[in-house]
This record gives sequence, structure tokens and C-alpha cells, in this order.
Amino acid sequence: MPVAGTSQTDFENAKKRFMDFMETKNLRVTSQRMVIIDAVFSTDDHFTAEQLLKMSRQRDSSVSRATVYRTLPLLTESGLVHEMDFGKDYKIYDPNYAKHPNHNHIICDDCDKIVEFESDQLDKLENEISQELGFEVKTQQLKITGSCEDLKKLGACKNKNS
Amino acid sequence: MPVAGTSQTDFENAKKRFMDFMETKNLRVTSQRMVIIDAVFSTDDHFTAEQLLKMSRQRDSSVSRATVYRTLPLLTESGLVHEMDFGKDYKIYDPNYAKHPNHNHIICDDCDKIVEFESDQLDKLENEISQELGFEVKTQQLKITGSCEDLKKLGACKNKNS
DNA sequence: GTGGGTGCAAAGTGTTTGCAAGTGT
DNA sequence: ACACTTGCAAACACTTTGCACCCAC
Repeated sequence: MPVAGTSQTDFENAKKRFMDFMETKNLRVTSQRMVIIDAVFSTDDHFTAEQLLKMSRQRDSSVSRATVYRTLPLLTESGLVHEMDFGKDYKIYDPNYAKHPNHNHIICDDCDKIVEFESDQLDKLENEISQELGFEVKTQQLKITGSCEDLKKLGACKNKNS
Repeated sequence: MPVAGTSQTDFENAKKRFMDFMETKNLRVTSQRMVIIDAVFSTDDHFTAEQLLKMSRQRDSSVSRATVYRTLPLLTESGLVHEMDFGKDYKIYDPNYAKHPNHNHIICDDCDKIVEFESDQLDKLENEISQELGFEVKTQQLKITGSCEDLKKLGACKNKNS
């Protein structure tokens, strides 16, 4: 059930979907935007706007902060990336929605470890409840916080200071 | 299943729980803090920091913005209020966690209507999944977005410009 | 009396935007 | 050509903080 691993095909697929999205919106696929897309889908990891700027600049040092901030909304509108709030003061972006549109998150309170997971049963229940309330589900976001097994056993997570 | 309605007892209960929390933390229950608490639990409605300032000043015009911002973390730490992000640029606070610790939200994409709901079945499933992944649930937050019935029928929500 | 609390205004922080120059189609 | 994009730096909006005074215990 947990979700992981990136491949060349995933990457090409995400890239293609982004180009299609840009096409329908009549927006240009500039070299800066490609650099940013490359950075975003080169990893499964969540990132902040600032981290994305850094990752992009490793590929092309001329990419500006403004362009990153202006590209992020395109990524979220296209549904390939989701913007999330884990209670920190900055926003977190998750590139795994291209591959796993309905995944959820469970976060360890102490070591900040984040595990992504999917559940058909959960999706089904969410749809049932929403329907009862007169809604048709468009997106769904479940965030669970708690303590991971390491924490329970040892009193503190192994990767505490990560 | 949906959740609503506030009563004098709820109010007194929340107030007492807050005072207990302050006691264990060795913090003082000042008149400003009481004014803010009064404002928070006088309604079921979600609010922003700025709205809370306004609500508090209606009771005591001398309450400062700083005190509101310094009191909000106490409210969230005590678990009586939750801080939430609905994708707007400001944070939303929900005072209904005092009464309904596990409630969830469903939001209409177009009219921003928010419905709160609880589900034992959902709680149970979340616990099962978390356990499988090696976590013990502490908090849980499900946010569904979609279109409400009015929207589906009419093409737009009745209370569109609310 | 003393350590925590308050109001004010200044400082932060992450994000957005106006503008002039550049560029994809 | 023309509209869309970009980089830069200034502007923003919300939140936090330093400081001097104040007050609950």
C-alpha cells in the first residue's frame, strides 16, 4: 500500500501531461519552465518553493525566484503537484500526485517522517459520505499525525534530527 | 451526522477546559485572554486572526493584535481550536474541536460553503491503516473539496457571493 | 515583589507584482 | 510583430518580536 519509487517513464509521463496542460491553456513551454519541471519530477521528495528554486538553479543558474513562484500555480492547476500545509510556516509541494492522485499522508510528530499511502476502501468511504451530504468529490486530502513505531519502541525516532 | 449548534454548557465547558490548560502550564488567565476566549467560543463559525481581533475588540476595545496572535497558539496547543489551511492566504481557526475532536470538512469549490461531519467508520479505518503502517494516530484531518448539490443542479451555488 | 503579560510599532518572512527587456510562435 | 515571459527589486500581507510599562499571583 505505501507509495514510492520514481522511473524514467513516470518522469516522461509527467512531463508530457504538463506540456498538454500548457497547450490547452495556450501557455508557452519556455526553457525556464522545462528546467523547473525537470527539477520537480526528478524526485519523489516533497519540497518548498525555495528548495525548488535551488534545485532549478542547479540545472540553470539563471532561473529566478519569480519564475519559480509563477510556475508553481501552473503545476498545481495541472494537478501534477499538490500544495500542502504541514503546519510549518512555508508551503510544501508534493510531486507524487502525477502518479498517485489520491494518496494520503501520515506524519510522525517527533521525527517529521512522512509516509504516503493509498486506500481504495478510504476513497470509497469518502465518496459515500460526501454523497450523503450532497457533494460530489473533486479532491480529497487526509493528513494523519502520530508517532511511528521507532518512536514507540525507543521513546524517540531514529532519524530524529533529520 | 453533520455537526452544529452551540449552547451555554458547551461554552462553559470549553472555558473550563481552557482554564485547566492554563493552570497546568502555569500561565495567567488575564482579562484580555478571557475576552478572547469569550469571542472564540461564542460562535461555531470558523475565523481568521484578524476576525478574532475584531470580535475581541467588540467586547474590549483595548485588546491588541499582538495579544490575539499570542493567544492563538495557546488555544491550538490546548486542542480546543484547530488551525487550518483552506488554500487561502490566511489561516482559518475552527473552534468546534472542543465539542467534536474528530470532525472533518467538506468544502464547495465554488461557493466556499463548509460542512463539518463526523464518522466513526472513518475513524476506525484511519486507525487500522495507521497501525498497519506502524503509526499510532494522534490527530487526523480530512479535507474534501467538491461541488455541492445546489451547484450541481443550478450550475452555480445559491450562496455564490457570500 | 517578581515573573509573566500587554500594547505599540518595527522587523520578519514567504510570496506577489510592476516594469522594462527578452523570446516563443 | 505580438503577446506571453522573464529577472530584478520593490511592495505586500500576515505574523512575530523588542521594549518599556503593567498586573496577576
